Amino acid sequence: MNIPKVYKPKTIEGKIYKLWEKSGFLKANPKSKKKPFTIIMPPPNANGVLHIGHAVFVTLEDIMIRYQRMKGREVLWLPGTDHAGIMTQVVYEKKLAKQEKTRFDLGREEFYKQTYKFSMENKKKVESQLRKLGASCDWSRSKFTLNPKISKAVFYTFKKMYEDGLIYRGKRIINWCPRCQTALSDLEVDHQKRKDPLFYIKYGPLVLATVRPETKFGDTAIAVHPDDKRYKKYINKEIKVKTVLGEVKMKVISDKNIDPEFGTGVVKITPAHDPNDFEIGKRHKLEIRQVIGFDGKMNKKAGKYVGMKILEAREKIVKELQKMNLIKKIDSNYKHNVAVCGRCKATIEPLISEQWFIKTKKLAAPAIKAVKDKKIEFIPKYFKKIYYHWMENIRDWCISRQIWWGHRIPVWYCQCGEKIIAIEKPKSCPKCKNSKLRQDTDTLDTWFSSGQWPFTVFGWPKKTEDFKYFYPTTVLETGWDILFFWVARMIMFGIYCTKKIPFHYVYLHGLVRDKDRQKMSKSKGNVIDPLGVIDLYGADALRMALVFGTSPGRDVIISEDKIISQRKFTNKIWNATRFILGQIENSKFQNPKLKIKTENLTKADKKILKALDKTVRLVTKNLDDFQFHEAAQNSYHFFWHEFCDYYIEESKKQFQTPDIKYQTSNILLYVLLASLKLLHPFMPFITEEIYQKLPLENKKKCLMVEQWPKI
RNA sequence: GGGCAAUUAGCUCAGUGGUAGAGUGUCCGCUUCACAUGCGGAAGGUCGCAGGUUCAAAUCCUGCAUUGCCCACCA
Repeated sequence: MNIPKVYKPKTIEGKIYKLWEKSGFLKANPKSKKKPFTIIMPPPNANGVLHIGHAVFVTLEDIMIRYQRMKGREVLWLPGTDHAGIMTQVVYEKKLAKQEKTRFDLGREEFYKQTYKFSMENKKKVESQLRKLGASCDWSRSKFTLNPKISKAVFYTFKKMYEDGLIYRGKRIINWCPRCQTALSDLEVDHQKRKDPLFYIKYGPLVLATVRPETKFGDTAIAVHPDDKRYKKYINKEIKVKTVLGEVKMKVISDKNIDPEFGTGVVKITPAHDPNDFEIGKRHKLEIRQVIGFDGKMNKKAGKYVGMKILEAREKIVKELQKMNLIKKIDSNYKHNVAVCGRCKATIEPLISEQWFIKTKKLAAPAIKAVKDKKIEFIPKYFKKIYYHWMENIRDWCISRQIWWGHRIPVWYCQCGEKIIAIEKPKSCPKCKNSKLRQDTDTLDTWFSSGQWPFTVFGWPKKTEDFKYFYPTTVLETGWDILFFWVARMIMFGIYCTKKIPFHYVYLHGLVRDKDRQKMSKSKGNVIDPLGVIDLYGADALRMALVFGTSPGRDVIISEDKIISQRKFTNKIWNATRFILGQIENSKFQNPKLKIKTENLTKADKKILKALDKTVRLVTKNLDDFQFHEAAQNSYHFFWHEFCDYYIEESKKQFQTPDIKYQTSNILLYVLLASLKLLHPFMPFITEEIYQKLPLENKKKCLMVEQWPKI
């Protein structure tokens, strides 16, 4: 047999993947009598290429899937892609911008059509890349979050929640991104530490501190703490305030939310432009006066400052106030947190707007209970505490977005004032029979549909065969950074929609970082491209490097060196095989296990068989406990140091004695086969390729469906 | 302000009650017929600090220090 000296993954990986795909073993069978093991893949965004973070989840999930398949479970790993609302819209708009077009040139329908086509093309690309990583998922069930069937299920939920009083429409202060031109949920907002000047401005007889003098035209009261002795005499009185637009009268109110220690203990209340002030305004029934528009510019109410951008207006107003001697002092070292758009980092403008919201408290209660009752387990456990902390303080969720790409809100309005919530467009208004209905222009937050992914993929609300057999799913594996965005929402939706938890285990992995613990980013130039790495060193080396020395929940440290060291391991496996096959070339073996006798074993024979037993136990236990890094190291150590360094070397001596030649070959092959099985979940390509070469009788079509070694 | 976690070999990290581990790096020696993407050997840690529980603590408890992250409406 002529096997090359160096393992070349490139020549075999594509071929092996085709073998798996053609074998039909990737396809799950809901009629199976076996116990199901289901993972729904976190759908990658259908707007770009896979990055190293995707390689992490593919590796971890594929390890579980391949292990359970070999253990005899009916496995389903269901792939899909996400339409990724705002993100994809931004990506496609950038594409249009290159042709000097905007989405408005195309119109809503055409824009949607083109973005859909774009997403479908990307879906294909993403899926071919997942294959390169070795993902043994069921392509026949692949889904897309914006598929019309999925949409119907999403609308069904919307309607049900509306009818149950869990969804409402209201005018609230929301996070507005002036650049993305949409409302955002609280989760989509980041906070940046920033240094801004704090202006001490004279308001009649009082002085107050603010970083946003430009919102002063929206002030509808001045507030102090009720017990603040300095200002007691002003409470509930009106004071005259000189401003850049003339003199106004303003009421001084008291509210216990005012911190007397901050600034002068006096605050201007601008209910239209500050969430805190909005709440105070509600309590005191203050007028809401909006002075900044959705374009992030001053509006008519700002008088001569109309049309100016916020910072420009601020500068001009400050100058004018200084001229009028209304600024007492400026603290230029003031540090505070500023809300920015999680995606584009533009400063968030809190604005009053009519949006759709979900009442979350009622959904959160059973979701908390499910975890407390251990129906859902987190790996690692400490994420439970983080989950509780967030869930117990959950606030209402703004689900409407002012974008075109996504599930359009299934609500129609009639001139008569009737609001119709329906899964499909109604023919006419049930009240006045008017057929001219106008659909809500907003779309749903992408997480509203992702949150229902574990069951919408099975055709829910229909109780399909797949739904009945595969749901609830077994493990949900994803990065901890989307614990609130996604995992928490899936648990809430799952219980609400299906009355069942969506999964039993939540395994969370960390962020991928480089050798110096730096985040990977294009600007830092430290990005590791998984496809480039596969091209150079093979998918097995990449996968092994990603699990080696990485425990659950912790960041994944990866470097080219680490991948190279695992490529060396693939070569080691390859050459050990080369040696073994050379020794047994002329013999035909039965399933080797049957041939191993317990008598007449040499010391080395006994030692390696014992070590193998121990390794099988360890690897199995660690895989059962989600300790993939441990399992990987157990197999690695056994194969390299116990099998290669020790037993293969001993076997060379044993081959000098004719009596034990046959037995020695047999043990070599037996241990090799067992090792391939143990390593297969981690390094599927090379192990499968070697399996295909082994001279075994009763060989299965693929190592992928071989039986896991028995303890 | 509240919370979560980390601190172990030069570096990156495992280990979580019973004589300190891996990968990588360093040093020395090997063109030994599977593999130089290799083989053999060596050096290197009072497991952040201080208490406590225990026959026994890197491991459990308490406090402290340092670092990282998350949540939160301080103008």
